[in-house]
Amino acid sequence: MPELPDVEGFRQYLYSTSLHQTITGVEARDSMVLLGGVAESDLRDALVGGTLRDTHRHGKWLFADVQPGPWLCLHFGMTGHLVYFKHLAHDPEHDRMLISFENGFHLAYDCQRRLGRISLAESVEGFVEEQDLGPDAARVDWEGFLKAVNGRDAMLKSAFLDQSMLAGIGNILADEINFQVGLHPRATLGDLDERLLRELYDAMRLVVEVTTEARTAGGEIPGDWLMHDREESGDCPRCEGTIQRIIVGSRSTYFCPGCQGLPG
DNA sequence: AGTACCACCTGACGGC
DNA sequence: TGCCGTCAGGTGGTAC
Repeated sequence: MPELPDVEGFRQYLYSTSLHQTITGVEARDSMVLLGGVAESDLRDALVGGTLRDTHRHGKWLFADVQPGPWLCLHFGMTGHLVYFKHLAHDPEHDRMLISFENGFHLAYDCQRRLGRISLAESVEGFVEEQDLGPDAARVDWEGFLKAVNGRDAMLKSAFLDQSMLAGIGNILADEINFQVGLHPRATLGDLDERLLRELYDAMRLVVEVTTEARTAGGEIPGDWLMHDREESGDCPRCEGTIQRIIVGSRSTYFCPGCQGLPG
């Protein structure tokens, strides 16, 4: 599930539930989700006795500042999420890591498909660099965007999914951005002049902003956005056309042939 | 550099 | 009912 807006939702959730409480226990129930040689004992050493002081998000990674200690780094794969609860009877089914607090509550990292990852880092900046993440899609400015796409010539769909170019965009948002800007998902960055790049940037910022608002603040997704009709043979919300499903960069891609053309 | 393909996982769904 | 292929908003490695 999680793209940038979902992870931002998890960040706010963690922020509002789990800060400033002494951690009394950590259990990693599944070593598969641990990244980069981190062991359960490392997590325990890093967290137990400390508190979570602050949160940060970069792309699809969520960070919690352990005081004293390193940053806890969480990636949610396709099915991860957080659950804060009191009674163990509410422990979610695919709990891969459980943090327990002095107040008797617990924070579970639940991840059905085990595609998420948990790690530790001395600094967010260092971790972002180590993971080769591009600038965060919700914060990057126009200059930063130009720099990120500079020298690249991938198909738009592939480019947006490349976290080393820009961090946070996933499959659904990539399709939505291309729909909003009216460009075919197989158009390449090299096809675009600066005017179209600017339109692409504006569409990207709009899509990230609106979907994040919808996810975290009860905002609404406009009715004429693709994500409502993102299915094969669906009706295009903006023209009389039919939504098509194709494979681009090995990923399912939905678009409207009527609204989205190749430039030039 | 970019792309295709495979792999890592679990579970839901449709067809036979 | 069971089996099988396909699909799902994640990423990483490898070969061309």
